[in-house]
Amino acid sequence: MEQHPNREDDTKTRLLMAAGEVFAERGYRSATVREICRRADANIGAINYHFRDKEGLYRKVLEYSLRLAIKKYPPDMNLKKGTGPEEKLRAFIRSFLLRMMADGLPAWHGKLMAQEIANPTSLIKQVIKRSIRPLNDYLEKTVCELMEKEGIHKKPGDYEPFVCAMSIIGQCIHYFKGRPMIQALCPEGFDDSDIDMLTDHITNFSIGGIRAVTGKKRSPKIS
Amino acid sequence: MEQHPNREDDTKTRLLMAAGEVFAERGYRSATVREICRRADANIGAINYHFRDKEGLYRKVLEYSLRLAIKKYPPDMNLKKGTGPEEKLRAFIRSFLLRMMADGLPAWHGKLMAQEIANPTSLIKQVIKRSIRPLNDYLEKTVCELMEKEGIHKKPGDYEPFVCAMSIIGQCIHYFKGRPMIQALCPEGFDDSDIDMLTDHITNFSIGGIRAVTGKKRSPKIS
Amino acid sequence: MEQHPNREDDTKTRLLMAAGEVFAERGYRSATVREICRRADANIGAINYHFRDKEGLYRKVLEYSLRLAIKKYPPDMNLKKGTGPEEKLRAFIRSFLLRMMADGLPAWHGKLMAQEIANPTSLIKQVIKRSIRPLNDYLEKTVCELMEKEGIHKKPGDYEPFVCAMSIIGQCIHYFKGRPMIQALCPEGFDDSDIDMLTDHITNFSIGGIRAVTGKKRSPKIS
Amino acid sequence: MEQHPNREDDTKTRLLMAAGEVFAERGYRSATVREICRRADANIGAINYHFRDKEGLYRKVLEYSLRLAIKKYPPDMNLKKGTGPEEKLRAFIRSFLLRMMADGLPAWHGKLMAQEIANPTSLIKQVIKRSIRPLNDYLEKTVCELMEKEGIHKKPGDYEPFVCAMSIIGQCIHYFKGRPMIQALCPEGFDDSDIDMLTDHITNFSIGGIRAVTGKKRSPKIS
DNA sequence: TATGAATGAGCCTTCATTCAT
DNA sequence: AATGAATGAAGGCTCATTCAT
Repeated sequence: MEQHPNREDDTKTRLLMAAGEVFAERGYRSATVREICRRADANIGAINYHFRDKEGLYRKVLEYSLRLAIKKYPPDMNLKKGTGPEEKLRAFIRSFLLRMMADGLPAWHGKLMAQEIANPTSLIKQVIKRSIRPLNDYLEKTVCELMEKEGIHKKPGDYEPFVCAMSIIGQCIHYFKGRPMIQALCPEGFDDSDIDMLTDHITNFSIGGIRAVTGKKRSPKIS
Repeated sequence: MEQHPNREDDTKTRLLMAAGEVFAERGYRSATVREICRRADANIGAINYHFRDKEGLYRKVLEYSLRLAIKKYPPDMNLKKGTGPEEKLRAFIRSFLLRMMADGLPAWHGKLMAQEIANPTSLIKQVIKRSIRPLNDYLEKTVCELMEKEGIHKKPGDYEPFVCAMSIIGQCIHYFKGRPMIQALCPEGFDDSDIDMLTDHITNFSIGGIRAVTGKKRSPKIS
Repeated sequence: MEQHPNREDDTKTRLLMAAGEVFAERGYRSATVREICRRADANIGAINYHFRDKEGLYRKVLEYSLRLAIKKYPPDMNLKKGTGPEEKLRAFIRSFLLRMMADGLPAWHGKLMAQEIANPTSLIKQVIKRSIRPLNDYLEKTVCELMEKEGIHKKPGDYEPFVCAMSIIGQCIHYFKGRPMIQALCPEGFDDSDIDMLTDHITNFSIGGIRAVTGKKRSPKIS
Repeated sequence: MEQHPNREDDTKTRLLMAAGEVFAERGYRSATVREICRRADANIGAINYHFRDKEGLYRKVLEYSLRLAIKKYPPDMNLKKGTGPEEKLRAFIRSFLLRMMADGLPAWHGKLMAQEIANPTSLIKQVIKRSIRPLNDYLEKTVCELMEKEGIHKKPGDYEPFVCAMSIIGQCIHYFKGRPMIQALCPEGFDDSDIDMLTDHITNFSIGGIRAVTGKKRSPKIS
């Protein structure tokens, strides 16, 4: 297997990579197998041979993506034990943004997720189960830790941590999916490739948001 | 009713309404002219006759939508002068969510915007100019007013108000576009049709976020 | 509707006729929509427009065929009341052969049935219900009348009339489906277009067969 | 078993057997080389290697089938000399039905013939020459012997024995090819796997038919 | 003004075949 | 001798668009 590294599975791998690109750019429906084959410099029949059909190819792309993305951008960014929840949140957001915006190779992991979220296919359930739910669980846990510091006891699955997690994820996704809009609104002053600034902003904004939500709950009489 | 009612306008209007529905549900690409004609109970050739082609129809739908949406859901929800920025923000968020989630007729204004943001067409620039930028400007202004209360002077177009506005809009859109994902993650406990709860959450979260961002900027050490 | 007879439904009718021909020659699977469109001098998209898809076209062809065939070649060949069962059998066989072998227009009624019997599609049940079963019922009834004359009381559905009917139908179909074989076996001496001779033979052979089967049943001791 | 068994022949033979099965089940056109290779557990390229192409494989399958079938199901079923024509006919019919319906291995000889008869390929002539004509000649001879007993002198190739043979073969084939139709017409009461009952029926029916045809010719009035 | 039949490019898929190894 | 990846023609189907009436 390993004897001829970039030779034996060449076409299959090229198809996988090209498909990842195209699916990430256009979504499952709008992507065409012809475009994928063109980019992979492969014959149109190769998809049938290696992956049975378009859906089989997409399935493999997702699997590959799910497996690699977690490895490359783990939600905790390989933080050491004992790190505070603020840093964990920052690491999570940075990881989430990197997954979606990275332009390195393969760069389409997060874009695929975002496409699935915006226009779900029949594989959305698997994507949720294997990628989104674990991420969300981790995020909710971190949110709970932040709430804990405010003196509020919540556990993942409760209403407050859930909606806070959604608010955080919503911000991250918006900076990816809304890129054309954002750049049109602010053509000169905003460089969405500056992941660090974005990470800072979303982190600060969200920590403040969590505190506010918690505060409201904790002591409605004071305010 | 009479022998010759305003028949011409009738078909044209019916096409416009049906197209709005379908484009809002499926997006420009996935929408088919046949489906639109079927819902409008109109001839397939009518699109060519009245609107030249699919894009022409879409253009008119957007124009109609842009004109009406501002009237029906003004960003300030017709607040009286002198209302505080918190209430203005709440009204804006509520208005934004209603635009996207309303099921009344015509209910597709906000959905169309969301579709354009998620999958932009060549008309995105016009949409931004005529609908999104005014909304965004209003939102940034409100954010600035909130910052003002924290003792920070910012004006619309500055970095901080801009990213805060994006964070707010991102949350709102996510609750619409991510609906399938949200319901998969939390099948029983979350009812996204409860606009009021959602408005409360996003408002509180965002006010907290704005304050945090402001505080960080003002005096990262003292606070 | 009737104002412009061979104009309004021209393409649709031409498609129907061409499809009838091709389906009759090649069977459902082997027939191609492109060949049908070529013969009908119609565009490839016309099938989608008029009949939705290949199956829809086939369905209409079968319906048309079933409706017309019975009218043109009624099983009893419009015999007058009181005709003896021998003549009814002869008329039935002649009608069956004509349905399959007629070269006039439209000539493919019986060929379609034979194709369905040899290579059934998902519509076989409808074909059986609307065409084959009524024919078979009539044939069994006639067989019973012939048995009655031999002093044996049987009713349609009993084993003996059923297998006799199958033997009769089997002969008829064989002279159609086996035509290439028959002509190869007997290239000079057999003209399968001579329906009359064939009718005579199958009728006589089958009447003798029915008598033999009846006789066997009636008095096994004598023989 | 050994290190290098007759491996070459093995794959070739397995391909031959698998092809026989698939061609018998589906016919030449509908059979796919992939299905054949799958069943033979052979490489897709093996067909090209051993048989040049699909037609070459089919040719070899037919040859093999023709050679074996006569040996396994001789038309006279290995009757001893001097057996009467009735028993010879019964043996022939039983042999013919077994060839088509047998499920043992290799069970596809007769099915292949029936497929060729129903949907002839370019090899039909060879099939007729080497398999069908000998069978038909034997059958016609037997028919002549039966006619002889009625006092009529006919020889194979004459019109009457020929059409009688066709009537007999037509019945047999119909019970194979028409199986779906027959079972649809008589879902509970007919078990076409009961070769003995079927043999009895077709034999009796055909003997009666031959007598009738003979009688008609000899003296239509007296009988 | 309005219709709806007709068009043809383009999509996904299947299949027998080829060829370097 | 045998493999299996790669090819490309052909299949059915969808869709926006056109045009005679």
